[in-house]
Amino acid sequence: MAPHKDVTVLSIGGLSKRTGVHLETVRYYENIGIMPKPPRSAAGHRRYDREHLKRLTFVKRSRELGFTLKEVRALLALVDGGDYTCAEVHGLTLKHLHDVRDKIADLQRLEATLAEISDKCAKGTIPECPVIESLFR
Amino acid sequence: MAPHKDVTVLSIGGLSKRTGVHLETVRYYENIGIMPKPPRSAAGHRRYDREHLKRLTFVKRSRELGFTLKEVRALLALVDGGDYTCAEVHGLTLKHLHDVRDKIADLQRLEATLAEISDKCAKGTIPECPVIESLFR
DNA sequence: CCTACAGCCTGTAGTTACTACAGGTACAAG
DNA sequence: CTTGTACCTGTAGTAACTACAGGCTGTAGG
Repeated sequence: MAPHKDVTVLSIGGLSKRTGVHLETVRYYENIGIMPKPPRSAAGHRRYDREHLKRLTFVKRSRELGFTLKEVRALLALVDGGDYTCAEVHGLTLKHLHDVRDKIADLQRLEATLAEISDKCAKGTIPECPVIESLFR
Repeated sequence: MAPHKDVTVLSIGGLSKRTGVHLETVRYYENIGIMPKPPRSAAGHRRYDREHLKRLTFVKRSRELGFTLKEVRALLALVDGGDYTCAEVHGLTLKHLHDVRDKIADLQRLEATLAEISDKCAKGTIPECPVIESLFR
């Protein structure tokens, strides 16, 4: 049989496509130490394997869930150490959940205020605008 | 009667205290053209008046309501022009309200996912953590 | 009048999490 | 062999500030 392309080896473009992470971002993650420096081809091109794919997927999913890179680092440290306890991970998640809930509450207060201000508006053409008035107070 | 301190003239520190805006931020707003360059004392210190106070209050309130500086600029342009219509202001407010509602919806989806993931956790000490598992997918 | 010390000045760098070049090399297909 | 795409490094830009560094000023106490 003829040798065929090794699907376990990915270029940065391939990795980017599979994870949906911009390739500039992949390099960025490497620079700041979130992704490891991968081996290079003779020409200096980055060569990724399944472990990289797994790790980047993890990072992406965490970011989508709103974890900051600092928090992602903490999660990765636990994973990398291999000695994490479920309780530790659960703690980080709960803290984050709490932050998200706080932010939602903030935004809902904002929403109420904006809706209220906006409702006062007669939608007319007079320059005496209740919205502007509210902003000056 | 003896002359007394003119309360309508404020130092940058006074303006900062009255508005609750950091004085570095006041200077920043001046640099980027959101606040005008105020007159200076003989020694080169900034001298603010009631108009400045009013404007900075407007900016602060707008920022608190989550308007971006770009949006604040647009609002200020309308105010400065003096020829704004209530409809224009109303439009900007509604657009912003819409953005806020979108963000709330996003965060609520996030909240649900995080709560779900977090609930799966047995809070034990086993390394096989359902949270981590979820993040790898 | 002198000395602290708070307050002000400018200008630059750091923060977060990327994104977007500029300027150049490498590789694969037609 | 040429053309086009993918890759390389390194730097600058984005939002909205915040935090210095290094130096002058204004004022209140002694």
